[in-house]
Amino acid sequence: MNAPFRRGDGIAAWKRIADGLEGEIAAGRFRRGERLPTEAQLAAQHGVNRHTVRRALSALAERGLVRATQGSGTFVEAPPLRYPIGPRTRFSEIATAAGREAWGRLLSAREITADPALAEALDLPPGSPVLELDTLHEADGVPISTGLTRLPLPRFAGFAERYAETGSITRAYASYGVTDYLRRSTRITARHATPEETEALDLAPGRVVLVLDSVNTDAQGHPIQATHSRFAADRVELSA
Amino acid sequence: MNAPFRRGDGIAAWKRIADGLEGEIAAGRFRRGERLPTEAQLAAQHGVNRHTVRRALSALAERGLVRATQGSGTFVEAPPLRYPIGPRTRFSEIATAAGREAWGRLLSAREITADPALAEALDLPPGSPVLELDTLHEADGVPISTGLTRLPLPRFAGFAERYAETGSITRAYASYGVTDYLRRSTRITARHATPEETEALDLAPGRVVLVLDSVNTDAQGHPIQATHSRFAADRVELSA
DNA sequence: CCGCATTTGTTCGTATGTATT
DNA sequence: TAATACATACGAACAAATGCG
Repeated sequence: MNAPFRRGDGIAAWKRIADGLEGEIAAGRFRRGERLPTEAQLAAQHGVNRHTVRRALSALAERGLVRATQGSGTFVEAPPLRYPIGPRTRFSEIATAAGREAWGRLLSAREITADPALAEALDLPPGSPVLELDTLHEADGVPISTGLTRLPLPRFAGFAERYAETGSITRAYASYGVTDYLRRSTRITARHATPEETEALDLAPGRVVLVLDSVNTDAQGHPIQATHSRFAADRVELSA
Repeated sequence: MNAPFRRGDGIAAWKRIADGLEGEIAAGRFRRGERLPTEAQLAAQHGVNRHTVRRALSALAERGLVRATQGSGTFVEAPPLRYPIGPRTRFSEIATAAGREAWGRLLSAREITADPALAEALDLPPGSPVLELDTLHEADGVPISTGLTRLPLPRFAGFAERYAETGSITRAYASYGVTDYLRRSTRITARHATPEETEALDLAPGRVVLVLDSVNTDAQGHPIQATHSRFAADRVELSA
């Protein structure tokens, strides 16, 4: 089928195989969720060793195009490009983006114990109980960001329920008497999306997320939340 | 030195080696730019095959912690450098505060005519002459960002020469009587590096850049520059 | 400038572990 | 339980880039 591999011809065999598979996926030859031929089959087809096929598949897996499942097979992950490139959603305030606005959907909530870094951020003793909320934020039906919001627990017990009721972090805080809050710090980084983030934000494979870590305090300067927000970088534009 | 590897003991050998190396890097056992032991040496140290070491190193390289160069070795990449941004921050001040040597290097300069977007940003009529500077910023010899700085031209004629002389945008502005400037706007996005940026910033292929577009004004509120900065995302951490 | 040793990159072959079907 | 399919690991060989004498 393919020209036999010859060693040292400029382009690595695994790279050619990876490019070929990517092209076939892009061309619709394999659809989302479909199982690729087994490593052994691909190796035979291309006349290479199974290791070479694995190198190619791992390159695709790294970018989120496929996912290998032990014992089962290697499956196409690439979702259709549901969200065409458009104007980016603009956030006028980083603090807004970091979680003090009234938008967002609560995915799950759990009680955890603060690791040293989180404890320091929230001015708590290490090991203190903390409420952790998973949230998803959308604009016009398009996922924009996922948030991990952590609140000191004795103080904000039941926050998840009030958030779910009011649908607003601001109103939920108000029910605890917190009517104003200040940003203590914001750190901004960027990196590739993890598989979980790719899933949650419905991203195309290999995309970039903007990461905001911020700590907000009440008017008295006591930390009331530490948030870890990840934005789909090609859908947003932060304004400082 | 290390406990001998035993197959099938729960955690893959390559993962343990990767975690160990990551810990050593984090602990400062290896410094930025330092060469790691060769693959053969690491294999011998851990009592594993060279492939197993390569698997570990590739996991670290994927995350930008190390970079392998054929024929040369595997080197530790720069740890994140905090880079605060705020209403009045300049590169040299920040880097000085961080205890790092800062300097911008002028790569090239040219005169262009402002497109509508740029003209609006600088409060100029479209088609106005604008001076465009390509700059590279480093800390401790490591490229941190590349900048595209555009200045309104009748006002700042000869800026490139003064910048080259002083090595500082701040001092160059001072020579035009601009001793203070304010940030009018900052937009933050992130994406994959272009080949040009990969080259300029000496990045490994496929890395991410943080993009800052900002407009600065003088004390009277007149725009004095519109900059388009691209930071190596895994070498910086912006603080707002 | 050449040649050589060093070091990483690619590929094959083989064996075995482990999860899924 | 057995067959299938991916995961991990070892060993060998050669290719390609770097750096030094």
